[in-house]
Amino acid sequence: MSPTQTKIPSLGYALLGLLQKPSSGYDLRKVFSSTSMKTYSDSPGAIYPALGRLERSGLIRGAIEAGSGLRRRQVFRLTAKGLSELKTWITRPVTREDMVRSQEEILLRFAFCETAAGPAAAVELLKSLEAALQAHVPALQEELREIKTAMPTSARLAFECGIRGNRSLLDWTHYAIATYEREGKRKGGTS
Amino acid sequence: MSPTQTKIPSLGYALLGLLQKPSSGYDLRKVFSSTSMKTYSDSPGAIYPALGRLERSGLIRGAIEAGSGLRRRQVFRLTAKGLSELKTWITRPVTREDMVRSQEEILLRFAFCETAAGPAAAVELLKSLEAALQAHVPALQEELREIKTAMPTSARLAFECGIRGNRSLLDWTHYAIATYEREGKRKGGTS
DNA sequence: TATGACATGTAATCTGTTACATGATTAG
DNA sequence: CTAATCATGTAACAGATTACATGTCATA
Repeated sequence: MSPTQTKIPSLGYALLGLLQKPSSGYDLRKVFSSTSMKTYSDSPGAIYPALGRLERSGLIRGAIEAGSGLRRRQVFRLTAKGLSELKTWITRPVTREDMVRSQEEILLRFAFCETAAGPAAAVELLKSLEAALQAHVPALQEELREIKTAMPTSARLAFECGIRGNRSLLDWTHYAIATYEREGKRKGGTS
Repeated sequence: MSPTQTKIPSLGYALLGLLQKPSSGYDLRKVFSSTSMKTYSDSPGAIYPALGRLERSGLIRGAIEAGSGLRRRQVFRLTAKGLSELKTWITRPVTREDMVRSQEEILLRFAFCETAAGPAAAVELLKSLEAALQAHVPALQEELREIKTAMPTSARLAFECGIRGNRSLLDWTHYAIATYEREGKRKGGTS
């Protein structure tokens, strides 16, 4: 029924998020190659086809810039549909599946959240992540207790590293929520 | 010259590491689906072809088990070449590239390190990781200072989360190195 | 003997990687 | 004028995902 194509891969969402600020393919490549978002490939063979798919799905629209110079530079913008798709992706609750297989992606969703869905949604997302972690960390500790015997030291330490990472993430959610609360107070209290 | 095929993807190395203990494809799938190694797919369409490639490259060898039952269960084992390839992958120094695009993989290398290359190599790898982090963390902080203005709160917080994660990883390297030192003392001191 | 877990595989499709190709603009 | 950078793309290939297909073994 809805002509929305099957499924958007992680790179597609990363592009949608970045396209909240209109950009060319080349701009996006530079973001991936120069900033910390290096998990994504900056190769043209990945980005241009991905942009083409998003455009065919009606999530973005490209316009050739006929500005000062005559270069064929194409700037893409989110469509209403694209923004809606982005919001849906960002604001869906954090599952434990998400935790295990794509922590990166959760952070990306959060990074984009404020401009795409507002500060309230950002706090919402943080609380969802906090809840997922509060279930996940003890489960990991339990798993460690069960299998630690007959495991080489390095494997056990690697597992512990994962637990520490998740605990550190949990601490961060508290810090982040507190930051938003301070911000809200500053805005709400002094006006 | 050497008929070693082009390049082994991450899944291939994960399989090599697990095959330090001889296992069937089904066993390996269960590891991916039941334990914390869920980053890798447990689908047969990924694992069986990957095992086939490794076998064709001479890194593993499968033998159909003709044990008690008559089931066609094929158990794979590392060959000498496979073990050597695994060791090379594990013990190569940690670069900042590794840090940015595949922290997961570094931990996996470490987890396999002790059985594949011994405790000394494990400490070596930890120190290499420690050095990489000691360069990486300040660089991230610098990057944050440069771009924090004109960044929405959620994006800044997400970036800070990355920094915290790396700091937590650095703390862990110290803990892990200390653990090995204690272990070494216990072995070396009382005999 | 029928059900479910064990065990292995294949085919279609999609995505990403690598490498190449093209052309415009700017700096020396 | 030549090299480097900007900017966009394509083609060949490798790998993963999804869904399907097959057959064995144990047990209720």
